[in-house]
Amino acid sequence: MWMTIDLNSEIPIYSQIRNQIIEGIVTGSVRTNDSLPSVRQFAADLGINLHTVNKAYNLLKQEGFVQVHRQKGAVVNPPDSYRANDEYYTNVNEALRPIIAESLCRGVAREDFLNICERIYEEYGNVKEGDNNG
Amino acid sequence: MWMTIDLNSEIPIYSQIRNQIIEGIVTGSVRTNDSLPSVRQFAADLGINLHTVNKAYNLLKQEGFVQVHRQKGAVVNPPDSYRANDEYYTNVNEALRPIIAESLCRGVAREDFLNICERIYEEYGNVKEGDNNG
DNA sequence: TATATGTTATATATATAATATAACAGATAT
DNA sequence: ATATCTGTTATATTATATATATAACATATA
Repeated sequence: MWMTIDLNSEIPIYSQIRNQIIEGIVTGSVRTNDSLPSVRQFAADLGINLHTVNKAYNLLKQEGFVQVHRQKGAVVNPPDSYRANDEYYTNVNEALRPIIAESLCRGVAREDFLNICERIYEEYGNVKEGDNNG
Repeated sequence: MWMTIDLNSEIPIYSQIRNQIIEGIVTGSVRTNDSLPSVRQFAADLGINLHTVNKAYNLLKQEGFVQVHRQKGAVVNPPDSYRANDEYYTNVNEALRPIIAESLCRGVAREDFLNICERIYEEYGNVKEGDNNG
């Protein structure tokens, strides 16, 4: 299984799991209708508690990325289930504002900042809209 | 005093203070050599504890934005004291990666994302590098 | 000398994060 | 039928982060 957990990170373990599953959807290693490992199996593989995995799965469920069935486990939804909406755009803005303010404060030119973003976009393979999985 | 604190936010109060002071440097309402309010005065104004303000000030100190004198309080450093360095660029990348991955996953096109960033940059007044204060 | 500053030290309360066990309910394979 | 695997729920415990409450200390200044 891909996925590496940093126990010393300030990012909670369940957030690390969530983020890496979303990364998996982007890069194509996780596809629509894929079943994620069971909470017990995944927890054992990572050497952590099943409740931590469960928390990550329920977060992904709440955000529309997966559906949790009692028997099939967590199944990845089709892209239409988690398309960006107004709420998400609001969240992105609120997340970016302090980052950009600090960059501006530290003398990072607009062009440089946009280049950083573009580099990350390319790192994820220049996936086209609606073409990231399915 | 500008600065509004949202006690119900999931963002810690000391982070809100830190972020808004950095915003103040960007917009020009806080300038080099300005003294920030004393921890007791600021805490009283905001209706919070002085230790919460002190934590924000020490964070800003650790990040190079201010110098804390025993008597003068927290004084804003000149821009050269907090210019972006390699460590900061690493931090920005780590902060942006999960945001961009999720945007990509949710079908936000690269152009749209960059437009959001540009809009925020313009919101802060298109300050030129090295010209944001001083 | 009084006052204001940041600093340090305790103590407490609350919330979050993570773990540890245990049991429950439902589907599936043997 | 029975064993096994699923997510789920329930309790309890530990550790850490956040925020507050008091108090005292050291130092510069009016």
